[in-house]
Amino acid sequence: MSFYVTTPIYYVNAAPHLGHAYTTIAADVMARHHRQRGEDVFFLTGTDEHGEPVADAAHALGIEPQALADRNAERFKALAPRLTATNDFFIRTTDPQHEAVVQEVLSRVRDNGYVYKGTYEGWYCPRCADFKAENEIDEDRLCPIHHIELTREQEDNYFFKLSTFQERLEALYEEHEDFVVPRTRYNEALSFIRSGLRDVPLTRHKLTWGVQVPWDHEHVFYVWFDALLNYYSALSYASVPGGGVAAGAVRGGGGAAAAGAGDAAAGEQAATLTDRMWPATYHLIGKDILRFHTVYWPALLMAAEVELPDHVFVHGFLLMDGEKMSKSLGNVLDPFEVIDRYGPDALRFYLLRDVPFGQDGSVSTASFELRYESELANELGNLASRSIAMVHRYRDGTPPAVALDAELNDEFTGLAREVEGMIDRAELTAALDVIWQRVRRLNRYVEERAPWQLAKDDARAGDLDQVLATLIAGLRVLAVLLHPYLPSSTDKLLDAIGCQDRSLAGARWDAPDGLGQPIGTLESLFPKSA
RNA sequence: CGCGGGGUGGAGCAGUCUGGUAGCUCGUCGGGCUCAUAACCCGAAGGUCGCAGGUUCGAAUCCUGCCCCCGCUACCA
Repeated sequence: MSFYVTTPIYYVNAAPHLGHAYTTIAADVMARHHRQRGEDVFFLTGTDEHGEPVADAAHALGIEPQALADRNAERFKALAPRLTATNDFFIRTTDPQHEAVVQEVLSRVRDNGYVYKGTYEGWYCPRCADFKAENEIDEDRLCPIHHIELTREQEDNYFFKLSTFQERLEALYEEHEDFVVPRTRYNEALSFIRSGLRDVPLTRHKLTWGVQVPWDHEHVFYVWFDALLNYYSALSYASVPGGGVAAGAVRGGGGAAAAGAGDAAAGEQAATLTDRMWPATYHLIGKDILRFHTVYWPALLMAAEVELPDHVFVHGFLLMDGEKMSKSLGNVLDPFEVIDRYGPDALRFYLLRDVPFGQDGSVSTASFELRYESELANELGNLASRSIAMVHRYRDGTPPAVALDAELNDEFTGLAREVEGMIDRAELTAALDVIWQRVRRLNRYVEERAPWQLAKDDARAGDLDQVLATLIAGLRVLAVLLHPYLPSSTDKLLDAIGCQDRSLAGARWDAPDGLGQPIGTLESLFPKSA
């Protein structure tokens, strides 16, 4: 069983911001969860470095585009570790190996008869030396950047026969109703397809900052075709941590030995990453790049005779007080500041908890602080703190190895399974919510049983044993399930209660881990003095 | 008639497909507890479910019309 998740490749024209962090965090949660299941996981992110805006920005700075790309790519590369994201590779579209794959695949598209030479006509800005998209021009036909008049110009370039794929795309959508998720995005994409597809330019003539077209060196590929192919090209040359591409390297223990082929591949370094991972399981994208991923991308793969990805998941925008975040408005929640002050877990939690994954949502420092205090510190942090303290206080640091309170069976036994199903559907907020209901349940359980009362009565020692064991077991289940969301703090918590197993097996309600052995102490997981 | 979403107590949302006492979190007010990061738990107040019609014993939920908000409408990524 393999699981391959991607973020978009981030455009190096601007600096990393909260939106980039959001997608990377979401992809990381999915990747970590699937690793907990013992699956063969690959998590890709990277940078998109070609195209006019980068060239422009570089020239404005008086440097070469590659120099600017090098500089900014480093900043994006540094983002993932700050978020404790565990990407397996970082692709750059200026990697020569990527460029070679782009040339190879798009040549095949041409050989298959889906490329022709045509003329593009549009509004052109002489200062930008490029055409402008219709939706970036207002009525007065001025360049949005230079505010000078645009002229009507033509350019000879190569076109991709997108229109040819109209019916095949409609069939794809009909047969795979979860190709695009959530449903509303599926509807949007399908309705765009049904409205009639036109052929689109595949190359640019007047630009030079891009991947050269192998059959006509005066052209470069239009950035999107170059960019989209990263998901496929990366697998052909990614270096996997631990060296080589040994198929068994990433496999967790306890594999159910389901796939005989997988086992065979593990023996020799037979299977390539592409064999193992393609097609991608999930492409995570923002809604702004919907069309490219839900229409162009599958059509391109069809044209190249490459298998299609399973799902494109479209998340929403993070809004600041209902407005789109923008630097010019100065309403940006800076991910780096949040991490410096509260740590990566707090940011990861907040974004996936407060904004329903798949919808637009507002973020603010006020709501961040509220979530941090009331949920991370008061509910989870304090639950861990009070539970562990009682074990020390009443049982000398060793949670009794006794049967758990049946009262909580229903709410904890099937929880892991429920979470798995939700994460399979990329319902990251919903999964977090069902877990959090159990965090609250445990706090209520403490009140119901009032261990401090039981402790006063020797005759009820057995009841107290059970309550303490139940609390530790509950914490273990929750910590394992929360591990993808809160990797650092759940590590601390699981270490404190003596649980080594981070796999989903550790989320079994009746697992014996953590009981009957001395536990450690735990500093505040989410200190409020921050 | 371009397409796709949305309008539910002060705020943010679920419920609408498969009509049947309007639910959750935050906030407000009151109470309880003392294991704990002054944390936790319980209770209460608060809603013409955008508007107007219709179907039905019964509509947030189905039908019709209207109003308002957001995104998309093809080469910035």
